[in-house]
Amino acid sequence: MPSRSRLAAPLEIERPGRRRTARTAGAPGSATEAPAAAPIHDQVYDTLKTAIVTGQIVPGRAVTLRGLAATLGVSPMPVREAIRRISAEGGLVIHPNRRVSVPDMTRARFDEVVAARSLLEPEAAARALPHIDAARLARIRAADDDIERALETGDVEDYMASNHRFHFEIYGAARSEVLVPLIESVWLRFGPFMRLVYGRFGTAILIDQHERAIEAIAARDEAGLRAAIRADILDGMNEIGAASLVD
Amino acid sequence: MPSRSRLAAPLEIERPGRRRTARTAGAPGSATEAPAAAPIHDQVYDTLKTAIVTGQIVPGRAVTLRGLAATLGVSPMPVREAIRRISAEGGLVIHPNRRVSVPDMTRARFDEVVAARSLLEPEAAARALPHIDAARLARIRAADDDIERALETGDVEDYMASNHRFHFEIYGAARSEVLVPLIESVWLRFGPFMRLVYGRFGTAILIDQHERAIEAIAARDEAGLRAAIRADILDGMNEIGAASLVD
DNA sequence: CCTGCAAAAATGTGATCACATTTTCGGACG
DNA sequence: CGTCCGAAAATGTGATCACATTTTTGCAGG
Repeated sequence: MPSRSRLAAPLEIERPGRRRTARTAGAPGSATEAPAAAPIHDQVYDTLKTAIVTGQIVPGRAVTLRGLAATLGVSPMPVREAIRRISAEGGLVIHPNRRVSVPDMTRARFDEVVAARSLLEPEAAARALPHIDAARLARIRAADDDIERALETGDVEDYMASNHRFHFEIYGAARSEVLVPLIESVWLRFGPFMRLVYGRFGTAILIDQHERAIEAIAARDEAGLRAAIRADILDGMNEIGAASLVD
Repeated sequence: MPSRSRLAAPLEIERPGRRRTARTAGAPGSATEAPAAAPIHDQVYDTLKTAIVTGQIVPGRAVTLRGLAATLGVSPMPVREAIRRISAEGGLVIHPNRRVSVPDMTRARFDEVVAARSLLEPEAAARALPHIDAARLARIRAADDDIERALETGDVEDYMASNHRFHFEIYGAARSEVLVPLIESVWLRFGPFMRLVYGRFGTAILIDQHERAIEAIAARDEAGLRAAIRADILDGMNEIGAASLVD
């Protein structure tokens, strides 16, 4: 085990040509599809969130403003906003010392995560089902294939990314503005923990329950999809929780 | 000229003594019970969140950094952090113009809110039930009494505050770190809308379903509590939605 | 070898400034 | 009287500085 390693990955931020310059010409119609250069704090947010969800940041290890800013090559300001945002989503905790870190998992919190997932995700899947077209189903299958491959090779990081893609490719079929953000928030909370567990025990304990879900989607079987998602969550999570959480 | 950014309420921020001066003398003793002065951005967060949840800010009306800062008597900086935080929780939306406002309700979003509430809140109540002691039950009853009184007088603001207190006094019995924050996020999303509806139709359409919940708590009847909470949500929300949302 | 403890470094917070964009306003033109 | 357009005001974003507090370090004394 890598003893208390720092960031597992470089954690770099994409900063393509500043692009702040823009249109002065007042071309009226021309349907100005504003490229709307993403603010730096948004990019930091994305980078940091990905790092958390894929378990690149060790729970408990402090995340410092200036440290992150230096790593990403930006000023502390956008980092501050990104951290505040992710904290609100549950991906980081701010201790009474005002120190920031990825929260570590407890038995109680794990139970709540399982409960929230098994409540929200089948519902989101059921609501998304009518909006899953052929192209999306193909992407879902592709994600599942990636999962299978990652399970064979034992690539934890790849597995987690593909698993995330599989689930949210389903839930995102209907433009959800409430359920999916809530689910995203839950994933943000258990992502680091999953990574930790997989790193310790390997992905061998995982059973791929996704085939049932894919079949249910193809058959437009809402109840079947609900059951498949629920089974996937409960199987995976309970096995993980039992294997690693003592209380 | 405060004619423009006029908020329904003063929206003042509590700023007790906390002057920047403070301890220059190194006098270590004096038992400094670190009150851990709350950061300004936290106070702004509380103030703003309350304002949103009680419907003091009109959906669609832009919330500006400098405007809020001036109203609260602070610099734009802590306001920025508070806004970022509340946006992450769904209480504000940041438009592509980067303008910030309270999101207005749509039929689709309302359906999702109802779904999320009826999934999460009965579960949170059931989990909290074993931890509800006599003192808390008394507070719950008191909140219900306040609701009754508010319904009689037609005081919308009081009703909303008491209703919020009633629900979260229940859910908060067990220190929940996942479900309750999620529920809070959902309330943040429909609070302004409720206020709007009540303001238009009055609180007459409300039926108090809380008596069932209180009885179930007293009887330690988990299934009964789940059903009561669910009925409360569905009755109230569906009536409101039917009365005001056309699509 | 450990324990205090003061100095030094680091951290979060808040304010202010600069700047590009967006919005608003006022007047000229059709 | 309505429509456009340019100037002026306002807004969000990012950087930098100041400061109180926390954490770490270094070194003395037991």
